Amino acid sequence: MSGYDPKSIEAKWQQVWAEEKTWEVANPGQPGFDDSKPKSYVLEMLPYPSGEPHVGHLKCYAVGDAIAHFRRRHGFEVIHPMGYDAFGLPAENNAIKTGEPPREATERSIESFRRQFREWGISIDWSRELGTHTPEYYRWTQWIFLRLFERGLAYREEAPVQWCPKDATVLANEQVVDGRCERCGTPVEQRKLEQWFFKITDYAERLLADFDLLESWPEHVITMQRNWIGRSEGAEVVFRCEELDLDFPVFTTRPDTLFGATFFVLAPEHPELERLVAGTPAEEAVREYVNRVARESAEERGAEDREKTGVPLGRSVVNPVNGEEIPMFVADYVLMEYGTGAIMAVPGHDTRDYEFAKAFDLPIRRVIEGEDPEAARDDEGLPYPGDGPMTGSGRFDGRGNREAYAEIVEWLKAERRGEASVNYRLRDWLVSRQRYWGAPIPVVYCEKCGIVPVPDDRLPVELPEVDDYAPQGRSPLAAAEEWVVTECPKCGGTARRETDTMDTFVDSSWYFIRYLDPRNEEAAWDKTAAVHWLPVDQYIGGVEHAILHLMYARFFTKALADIGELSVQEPFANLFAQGMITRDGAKMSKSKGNTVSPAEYVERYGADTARTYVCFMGPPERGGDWSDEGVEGVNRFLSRLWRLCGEVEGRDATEIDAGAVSGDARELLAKSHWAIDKVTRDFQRGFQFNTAIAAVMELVNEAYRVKDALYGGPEGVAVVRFATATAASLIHPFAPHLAAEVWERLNGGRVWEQLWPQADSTLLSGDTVTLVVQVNGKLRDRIEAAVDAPEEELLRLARESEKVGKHLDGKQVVKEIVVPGKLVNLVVR
RNA sequence: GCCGGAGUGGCGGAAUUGGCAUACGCGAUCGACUCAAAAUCGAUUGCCCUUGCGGGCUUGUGGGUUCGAGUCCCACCUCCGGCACCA
Repeated sequence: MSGYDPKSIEAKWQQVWAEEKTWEVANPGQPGFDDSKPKSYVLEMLPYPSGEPHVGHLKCYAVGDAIAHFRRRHGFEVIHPMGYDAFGLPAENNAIKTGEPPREATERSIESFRRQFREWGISIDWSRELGTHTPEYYRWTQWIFLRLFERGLAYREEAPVQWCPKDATVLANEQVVDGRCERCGTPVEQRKLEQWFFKITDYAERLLADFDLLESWPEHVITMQRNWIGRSEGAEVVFRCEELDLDFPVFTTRPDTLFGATFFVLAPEHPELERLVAGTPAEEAVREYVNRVARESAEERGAEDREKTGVPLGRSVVNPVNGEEIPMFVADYVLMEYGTGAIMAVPGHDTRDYEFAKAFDLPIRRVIEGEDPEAARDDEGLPYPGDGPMTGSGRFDGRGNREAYAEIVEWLKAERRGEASVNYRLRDWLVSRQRYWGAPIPVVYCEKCGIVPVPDDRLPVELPEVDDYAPQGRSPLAAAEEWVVTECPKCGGTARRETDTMDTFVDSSWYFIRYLDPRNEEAAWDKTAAVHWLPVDQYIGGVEHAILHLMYARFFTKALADIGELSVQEPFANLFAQGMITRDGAKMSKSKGNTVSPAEYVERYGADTARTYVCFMGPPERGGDWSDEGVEGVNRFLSRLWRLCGEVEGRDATEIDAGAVSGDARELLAKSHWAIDKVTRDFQRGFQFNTAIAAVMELVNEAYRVKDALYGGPEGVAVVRFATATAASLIHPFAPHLAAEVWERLNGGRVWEQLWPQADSTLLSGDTVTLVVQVNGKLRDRIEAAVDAPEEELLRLARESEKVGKHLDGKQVVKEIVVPGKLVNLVVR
């Protein structure tokens, strides 16, 4: 047996797994379905195929594969599929630049991903592979769109949208980061367009409530989603403009400050603005202001420390609680998208209103007393956002604002001037994209019938071929005139197809269901298969998808459950969010030139080394900095294991009689069982792979320490052999090829078919233990004692110690603490 | 500003229930093997004082609880991530 040669070992086992289709599993009712085993659905987020896989992919699939192997070896029937999120902008931008059709670049990239996943030895059920860009897949994406449309969950509306001038497309709110396009960084503009939306806001409450149904999700991911949904409780209060006979409802979380409202502000996009100022002296100034705001980017408008601007309307509304007339303004710090697009301004108790009042010299009124009674008398300490007794609020004076809150809301309701209300930050999901490389929206526009959904039996609406992928403010699909012009499914007349495509987040919101029945041509999935496999038991992916993808998939699952197509409310019972790998402390990027190519390391050290390294770098949920020396360290460890196998393979060994072994043999045997126990617990304790791998390293180190002595007799050889096979078995989830080879050589058979080893508890602890002796809490000596030695015995041993004695001299022991199995602490004075 | 997470050797990190701080890996130093180098194997490696024996100090800072604190409590500092004119 020669040196560790990962290339030949890995090729050998990859061939076995491919030929024997080792990782394929059958659905209920299909031949080969094993109903004796409990199921486990282990899933990593599907990759977006662009170029080659990077280290982030390696980490994600290495982590997921370790979990899949661990579950299989605990007797689970594990479904572990793979696919490609293949629609999207990069392939299309490449097409615009080079003229290469997006399909070709995408297919080439998929081929590269597929080949590398095989070279990494990831245990994938390839029979379930899918690509979201194939008509066989997006047919059903369109089918789901139609189901949502039927339920009123997909609707079309003219709306101000975020428009990226560079990509010439509309973006979802979620894809706008700091006022810029998430993809290309161009400042985003506002436009008004007819767009398709999904009514995710209908599900806001359930998306919040059903966090309770999840088994284990990282707390910070739940928090991020909760903040994103942004639930606020408050009241809707109606302010009336008598002159024009118009009611203006506002949403406020602070109805207790109603008496402090001294002015009233509308968003620049407010639909009633025109009516309020038409033909008045304010008209021109207001129009100018509104136009100026409209030209500004979201970034400019949302800028920090921005001065408050606005224009008075020359109109007033009446405050319902005290009948006071307060002046109206338009100002860009009020957003049309949130609440009602209008606010009551309470400068005494709201920072933004305060700044506006200062800028426009408006009255500021205190209606809640602060903690400092001195400050309560004048403007000092304002704006005051906290709680306290009410003041200047008529009959509510003196009451705590929190107590009076409900009463005020009740009073408003009785007066029909308002009611309790809940608002969400969450907006409906804008899914229209004026782009080519996506799933066409399955709708036609007929002059007679209006919006007509394409009937199910005419799906898929296939993407036509086009010559020019560059968008010009409309979808490139619009240029395919012979495709656009079609017949109305309802009346048979001439109709035009929708030329927008769907956001790719739609494709990835249901792929985990399609895996369960990927070749079904009659339905999106077989319900029996879905009932059997769902939910995903363990989902693994980057934390960058903590909000969007995960929330969209949750929304789809709930909507599909409501429609009767699914029987689960939550798609992912357990979520593991991996941290990002950096290089030299910085995020990897091609422009920085600090990328790490997994293929290069697989070529040089083998897939087992690359996989084990990314799991060893640190806790997988945290990020880590890539280190070439670290990779070599892991490679050294695997080589040591390999050499151990070679040494022990050719030597005669007996059976192990666990009761009879002693000395070094006993220690190595005990270390083996300690490692089994440690690795098992690290897996169960949130995938602490770095410490699990460290434990196997310790086992191999221990074997090296004692092996030469143990090679003297067949019993000793047997123990080294056992330790080596155990190390192989424990490292198998991370280094499956090497583990398979070592196991086959030493024990015969296949390591992945072995049940996970169980630690022999009698070997986990010896007859004696080492205890620490402290004097005043400081470590002074160690003593050996029988496991079951009584406390008096331990104290006697401690006092007898020479080293301890020095610290007791001339002092009085005032207290003795004995923790059996751990320590003795003598307190002296 | 709000909401999360984290601060431990030269570096990545470990410490499971309040009980041996620094496991494992990297790096470094020394030795064995070698004509030599690489590879490999072995030893040492938190800091300070000490020839040695030994002693003192140490988990971002300052307090506290406790026989005993990296771990619990209070106050603060720094870094990272998310959200942000959301009424």
